[in-house]
Amino acid sequence: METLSTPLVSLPIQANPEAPTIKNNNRNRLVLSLIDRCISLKQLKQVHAHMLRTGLFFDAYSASKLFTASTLSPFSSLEYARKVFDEIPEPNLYTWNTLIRAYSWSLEPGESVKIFLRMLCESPYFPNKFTFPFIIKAATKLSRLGVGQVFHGLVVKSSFGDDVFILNSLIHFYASCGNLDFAYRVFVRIAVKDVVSWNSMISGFVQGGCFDKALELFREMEAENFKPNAVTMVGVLSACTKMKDLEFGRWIRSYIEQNGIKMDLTLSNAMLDMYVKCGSVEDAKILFDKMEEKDIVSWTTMIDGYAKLGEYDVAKSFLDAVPRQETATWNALISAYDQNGKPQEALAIFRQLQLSKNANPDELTFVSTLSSCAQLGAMDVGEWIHENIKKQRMKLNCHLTTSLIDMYSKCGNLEKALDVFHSVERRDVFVWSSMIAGLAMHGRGRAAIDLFYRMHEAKVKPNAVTFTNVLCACSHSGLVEEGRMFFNQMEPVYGVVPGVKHYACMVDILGRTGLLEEAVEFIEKMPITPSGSVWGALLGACKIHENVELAEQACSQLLELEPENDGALVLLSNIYAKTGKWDNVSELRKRMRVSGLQKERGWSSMEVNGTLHKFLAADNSHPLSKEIYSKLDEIVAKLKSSGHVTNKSLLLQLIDEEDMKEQALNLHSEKLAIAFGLISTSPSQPIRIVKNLRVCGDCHTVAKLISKLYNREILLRDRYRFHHFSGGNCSCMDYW
DNA sequence: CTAGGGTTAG
Repeated sequence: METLSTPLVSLPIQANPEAPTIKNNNRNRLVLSLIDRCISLKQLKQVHAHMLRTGLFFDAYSASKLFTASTLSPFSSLEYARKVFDEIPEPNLYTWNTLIRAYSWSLEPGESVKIFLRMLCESPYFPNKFTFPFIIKAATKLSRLGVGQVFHGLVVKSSFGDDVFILNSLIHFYASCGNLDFAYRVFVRIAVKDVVSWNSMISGFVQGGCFDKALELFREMEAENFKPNAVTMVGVLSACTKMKDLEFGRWIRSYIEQNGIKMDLTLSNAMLDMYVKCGSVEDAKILFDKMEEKDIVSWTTMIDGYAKLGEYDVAKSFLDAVPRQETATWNALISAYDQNGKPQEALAIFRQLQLSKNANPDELTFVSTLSSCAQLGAMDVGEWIHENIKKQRMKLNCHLTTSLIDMYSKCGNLEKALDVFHSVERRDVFVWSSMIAGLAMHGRGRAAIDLFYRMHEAKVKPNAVTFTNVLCACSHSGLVEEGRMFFNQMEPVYGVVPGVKHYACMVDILGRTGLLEEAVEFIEKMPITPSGSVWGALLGACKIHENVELAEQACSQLLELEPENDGALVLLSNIYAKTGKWDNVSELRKRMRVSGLQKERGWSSMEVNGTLHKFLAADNSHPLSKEIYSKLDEIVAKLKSSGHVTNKSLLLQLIDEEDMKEQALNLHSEKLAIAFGLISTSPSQPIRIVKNLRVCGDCHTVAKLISKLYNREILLRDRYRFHHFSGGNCSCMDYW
């Protein structure tokens, strides 16, 4: 092949009138044909330079050909394309369109719109039928309803109102902005619909969650004798997937066969996904084995399918078998572990990914692994991931920001969470909400509320999650009035209909302060059926305020909804113990023993230099067990001499945090962890502990005293919130 | 020489 490094013969800039025209000139044709054969930006630039030298670049057709190549070739950059464009003296309409298209595909679709406006101002051209699909695509990517509507108006005014290509892009635009109504209006007004019109509308309905409407349209399409194609079937299948209707999915399979629709790769993948999501990995496996062509999506779908079933070995074997391991396949396994409560396994896979040479972690990997760190309270690992993100110069999008804030908050480092929050430019509703949640779990209710107002000032609309977090903040800080106010304002002021979680929060807020009657009234007035969590909140309040009668009612309501909820009976028996009703306690215990009810075992964990140490109650499996217990003895002695008396009534309770047989309060897992923390970390470091259940009263008191006696900050995360112990006090102000 | 619709992971 010709190489471009050998200089081509230069041409005179102005050909004389008798000479062949630029286009017909053989040498010029050769130069233009070289454009398509460039395999690197360097080569393209050489052709560009040559064309400038010979003057060929100043021929509109030739320049646009070079320009098109610069926008389309995989090695090129938009930056370069833009420079080429700016050199073209008088770009023609084709060239303008090409630039608009290039940006509509890019990460900055907004540029498309800007260039379109520039074209209107600077060029003598009007948009043609090709221009509109490009700018509508840009509006779609921007998800800006208003922008698209302006274009729609222009379409009508420029009398392109019956161009099916343009109208189809408008259907897609309106549907992806969530405005199915407008999309449908465009659809019905198309005089001569083609298959793309139907497909756009069907998949629009599916994406908008209107599965029935999508299927109805599919039937209508059939009734009008329109032949569906593979894309139609992908839409119908994805509706079926969302409805989890395996029978219907199987019907679609036979429909496809009967109608001779070709199962292309995407359709096969959609079918795989349908089988997996509708609960038949078996069918998926059969199809997968039959597929001649497979891509990353096929493999990922299978990995995800097995991992979600808990068949991690099979999932792992699929991961190992992927011909070209890409990040997405790893992510499928990592996120499956993370979401199924196996954060340590997720991090183990992450470590393997880092060692593998075939793939690099991406944004999604980080989101999943940060969530695992948050679950575990593994801050060293989390920080290390944060460093990795920085090293890769990865830009923090809102998703990643949210994950980082969540990780730092749940690992007890609220300051770092705030640092991340303040450092980013873009904050969507999830970023704000996660920061509010972080402040809430650390007992900084006022700050959480302040942040809510700042979010409002920033014109970010709160959603249901935001309100759950705000109400949580009120609950953790005992802000009854504020809680009531937010709850009452939710719907009328912010347009968020209270869900069952919000009701549960309110019951918690009222109940905790002792407003038990009001809480009961509140439950009775609920317009939706109270869930277990609502009764659970009431039961918890009954424990604090020692209301046996109400506790019994709440407990039976709770067990009716959630018969397997062991915590309810444990809580009730503790209320009996606290109020001295020992007969009831033993009766309950018997009942629990008979039904084989076992409570979750309590554990506490602590991370030291990236390694997680986990303790059960009375645990002596740790290598440093001896040292830990002698430290514990020292602590007990110190506490005694400082006047601390173990609350005997607590000893007799069936402590909900620990196993029945291990009632010895001094052997609670959090105490072991604290003792371990004292001997394994430097005095300047806070001791960070994560506990799976709620901290018990005695441990809470002891932790406060230790923080004073040893002058140590202790950060304990329990099931509900954080406790910052320092100088003999706790951030929860004993309100938890 | 340019155009519209589709599958996975949070």
